[in-house]
Amino acid sequence: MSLSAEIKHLVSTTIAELYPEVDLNATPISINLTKAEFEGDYTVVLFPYVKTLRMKPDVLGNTIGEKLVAQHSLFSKFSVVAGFLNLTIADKYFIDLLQRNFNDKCYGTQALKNNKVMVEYSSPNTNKPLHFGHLRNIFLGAAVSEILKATGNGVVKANLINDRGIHICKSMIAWKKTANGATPESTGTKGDHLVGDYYVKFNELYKAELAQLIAGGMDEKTAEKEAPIMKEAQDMLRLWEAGDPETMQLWKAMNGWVYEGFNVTYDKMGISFDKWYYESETYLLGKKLVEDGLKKGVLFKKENGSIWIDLSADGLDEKLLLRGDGTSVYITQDLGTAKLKYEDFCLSKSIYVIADEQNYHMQVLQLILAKLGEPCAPTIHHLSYGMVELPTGRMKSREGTVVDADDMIAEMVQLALEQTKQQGKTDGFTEEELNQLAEMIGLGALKFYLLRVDPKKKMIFDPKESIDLHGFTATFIQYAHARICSILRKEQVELLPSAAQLNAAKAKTDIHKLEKDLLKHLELYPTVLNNASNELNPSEMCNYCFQLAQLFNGFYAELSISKAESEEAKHFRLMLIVMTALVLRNGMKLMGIALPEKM
RNA sequence: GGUCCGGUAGCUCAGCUGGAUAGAGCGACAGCCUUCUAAGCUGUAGGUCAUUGGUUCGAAUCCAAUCCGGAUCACCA
Repeated sequence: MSLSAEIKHLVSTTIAELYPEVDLNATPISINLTKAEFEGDYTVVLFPYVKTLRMKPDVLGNTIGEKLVAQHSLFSKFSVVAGFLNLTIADKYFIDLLQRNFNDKCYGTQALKNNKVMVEYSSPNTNKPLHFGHLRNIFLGAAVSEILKATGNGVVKANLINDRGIHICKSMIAWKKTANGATPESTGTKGDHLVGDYYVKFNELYKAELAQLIAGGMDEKTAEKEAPIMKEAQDMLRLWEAGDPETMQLWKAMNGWVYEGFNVTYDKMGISFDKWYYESETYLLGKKLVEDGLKKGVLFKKENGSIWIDLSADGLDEKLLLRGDGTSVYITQDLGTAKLKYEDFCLSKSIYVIADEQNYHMQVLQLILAKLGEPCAPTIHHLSYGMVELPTGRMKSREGTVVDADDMIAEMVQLALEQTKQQGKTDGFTEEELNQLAEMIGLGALKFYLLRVDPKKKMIFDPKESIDLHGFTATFIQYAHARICSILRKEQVELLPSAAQLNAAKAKTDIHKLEKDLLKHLELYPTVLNNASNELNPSEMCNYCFQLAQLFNGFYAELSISKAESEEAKHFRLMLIVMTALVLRNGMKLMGIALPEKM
């Protein structure tokens, strides 16, 4: 049980004993961390009970406080200020906490549940390379997966590759027309970038044709439909659906290039998946669901043969599920894929990491599945996140206005390398070690930058301003960790201290305020992890780790460890920083960020 | 127009299951390295928590309305 839960329990019991007339269900105890300017650790708000009991707040507070301190060794003293009962936690609690957990690698993690949660993220199109906006999706999905694992869930990390459709045909057409057989090998270009270049090329050609048609007197709408290159792309899509051998061959080749490129990027970022779905294999799945729905009377057919669902009773519109010619639309595939995922893994929860522009789509998807009576419906959860935009607006691959993911990673690593060299603290490092460190710092900064903000908030990223390595950053946390490791090296502390050291630390009775602040924060880790898991929000963990590093830095500046005032204090502090380093490592690992021992 | 999301310091963001004088980082200014890593620490300046009204002993937090910004509402994906 967490400290605050324990306090809540003890206070509730005490109030119930003293004042049975108080209805604690109607007005539950409210416990907060005591504000820094007052003495104490946790505060009970008394106002809700003052009225019903018709007592003065200070009398009530003193009565409760006296009983608590007399009966429970958890509390060492109390004070009442206005309507607030400030409780001081006995040092022994924190000494025990440290003793129990300082080297527990599983501190805060929860026992394995017997469930399966799928987290689908990344899910790229195969017509262009990954950009900065995709990174937010990828890091979010990966972090949420790790957080769910740490809280005992069986997690399946899934990637649904959008490998078919008009967009890939556009790249294919442009390649056929202009590439002269260029391949990643022949050009020395990373496969995903090569294909992306032809996607941009397609749009250039398309625009030129549009301009010509419009100059010839055609209106814009017609021109968009009549442009020859667009017709070619649509013809190619038909050929693909018919399984035309030549088209399939080119499609496979170009997708293969893209996958090679993606895998390089995923590897670089430390991202992996347990299950890959390909839209080319799933895009026909939803049709049967739609046919069944029609039989059940949940759906209806219009004169032209198209099939719809009426969601107006739910405040939404009529939604098309199957075209008049019997072909699928976007949501048809998603219906089928949702069912497939559910049946593949017996999922208790299916999380979709998808940008908030698709909120409506996801809402409709879930509603339709529910109306069809599909058991997967209640398992679906849309983890919606805000898009990353440039100061000039949205990133658009076809316009070429994107910050490329590979470039961004390379830039951050380069920046980290320069600054590391400038610091001049890595003298004994080999070239290899230096590069590893730069990757840890550069990639860590990037991940943290994208994860530290509440997912639902939109972000604006200015490529002209490089991501900082000071302040609220991964670097700050990495640095605190390196400092701890430096002390531990110097003091030659093994991870498990000797019995003598343990006893020495136990003998310490008085805890300095800075030590206590650190311990109080360490105590919160399991609660924060649990919250981050419930909310699917890694930013809470980012904030927590940053605050912990901040508290450590304050402690470090004020209190010496190797020159502590006594042996007891020294061993106590060594244990304290061992635990701090452990929690920092575990917390940051959830975000895929490693902490160096030296930097 | 309907629905959804956001609006907190110059900038980027915490805080939002109601609690004490609204917190960090960046930027600005002033200090701190013969003592464990200064990628750090300490301090100063900087706020009508978009606006108005309501609920309450108490509102950045809950409710309503308004204003601003964004997303979305295709036989596109």
